[in-house]
Amino acid sequence: MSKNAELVRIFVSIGDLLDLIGEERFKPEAYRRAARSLESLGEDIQKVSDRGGLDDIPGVGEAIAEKIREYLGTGKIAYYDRLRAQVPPGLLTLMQIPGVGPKTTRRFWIELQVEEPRGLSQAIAEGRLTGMPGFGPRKIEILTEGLKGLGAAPGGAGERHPVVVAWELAERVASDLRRAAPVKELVIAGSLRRARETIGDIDLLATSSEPEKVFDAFSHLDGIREVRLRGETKETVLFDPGIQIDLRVVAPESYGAALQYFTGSKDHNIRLRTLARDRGLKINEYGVMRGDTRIAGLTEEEVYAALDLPFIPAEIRENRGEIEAALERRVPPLVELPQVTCDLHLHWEDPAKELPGPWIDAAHALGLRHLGVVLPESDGAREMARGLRTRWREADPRSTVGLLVGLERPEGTGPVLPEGFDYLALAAGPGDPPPIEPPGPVPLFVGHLPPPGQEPRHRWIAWAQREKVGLELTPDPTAEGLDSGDAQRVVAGEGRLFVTSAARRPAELHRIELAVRLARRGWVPPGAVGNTRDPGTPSASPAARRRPRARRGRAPGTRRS
DNA sequence: GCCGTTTTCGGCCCGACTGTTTTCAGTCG
Repeated sequence: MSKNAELVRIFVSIGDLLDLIGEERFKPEAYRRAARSLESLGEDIQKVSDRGGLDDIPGVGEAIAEKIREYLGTGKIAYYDRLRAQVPPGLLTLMQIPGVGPKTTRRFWIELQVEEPRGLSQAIAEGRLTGMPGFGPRKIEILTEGLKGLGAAPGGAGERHPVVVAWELAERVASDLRRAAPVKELVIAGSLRRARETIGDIDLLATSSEPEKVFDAFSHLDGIREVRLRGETKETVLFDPGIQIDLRVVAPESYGAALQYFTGSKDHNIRLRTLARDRGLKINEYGVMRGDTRIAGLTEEEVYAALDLPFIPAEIRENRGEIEAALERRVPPLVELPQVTCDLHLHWEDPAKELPGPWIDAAHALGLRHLGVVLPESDGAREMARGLRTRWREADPRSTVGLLVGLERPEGTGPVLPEGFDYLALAAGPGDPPPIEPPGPVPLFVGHLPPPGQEPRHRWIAWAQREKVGLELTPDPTAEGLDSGDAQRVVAGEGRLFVTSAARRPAELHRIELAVRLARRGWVPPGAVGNTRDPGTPSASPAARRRPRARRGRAPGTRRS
């Protein structure tokens, strides 16, 4: 586990422990807020500490910064150890039961001397909960069920899913529900709209004048495993394969306020509501209120405008400086899908059999003018590239979508482009980057980066930045490209990146939209994205493409100082 | 414990849902 993740775990634990010993509620919340901040930090906490940046992290003040430094220096936090010594560890497990929070757990501990799950089971069996104020038959039933589910619960709370999995499920469910229910708007909200790299649960927002009918339809969609909760404005269900979806339905006039609220993040909203209150306003999911008068709520733009703020793109709403930037009118323009002209990372599983037609159609639908198929280096790769071009011309005689063929070379072979290919796709690896010069204007990107938090990853990213080699940003987790935090640093260092779908089938080409959202999450402007320009422009002349200059005076494999 | 476009002290977002209650506490997001 990375140091960031370990600190998140510790601060969440400290929050729980403080709740259990009965500390006033704002202190535990402060530790949780700090944990949330670290979770979305996107940079190695050691690096932040080394450059003296801990104080800049929202929710980290003097005391918590000192505890972070203590952890980085010694691997321990004495305060945390002292708290743990005061509280039986089994109580933290009890608090994981759905519907059981700190207050309830504390009552088990103080009133029943129960310190762990087995003790609670026993207390229930002996009837010791019966007659306790607040514990009716239904509550005891829920506790019994919750105790059973305490072990490894697949699909349970806390499990996170890769954003691409959640996004494709959400799109499918949304499209099913649009057909099945009387909804006016139906959109994805929550952390999925913010394009977090991993998703806990999916939030959908609908507007309708007949919420009952919407919930009825939602309850009967394909793929539903269980309806967990249903009220007048929201319903929570568990979908296959174990992803929870929350659907909220509001009246059309509240669409903007509700979308703003349900998109989050929590800390962004708290900042916004605090700002509102300072100005004599109140924000909730139904609108912006001045006294009893609703002054905004139809659109998100209206909500921000009511606070004298420009619109803040969903992907950067993390309370990581976006509100300050908005107050000072310096939120940069972020890259948008229509600006992207090509996708340079397609896998064509079986070029001998598969037809180009569906790829061309998918490219049209997304407004892409070029598609780049990446072939792994092999003896037959050049022949395969030639065959691809011929069949592409036959399928698209008017050349509405251009075909580019890239060659993927394994780590360490260096960016020398053989005849018959348009660009190189260089795979990174556990070792060091190649000590050679990239071939001029030829697009080139690096996938398969070493895992986050490991030093070789930083070396590859630094190398690419220095050499102006484009780095790949894709939602496909198997491609091991940049994440949005990397992207933000790459752009800050004036590096360049490429958004790609890494699609294996035409139906996956739309993942480039998700790649764009991830880039936006990293505050990436259009100018920093290599494939917002057309690669077929004369700047990449055939000569430049075929004859990269090799760097002299250094043998392959030599390290750069 | 954090934080400041009234503040270095005195506040700390806001509402839905549930179970157990005759008006609310706890939990959750």
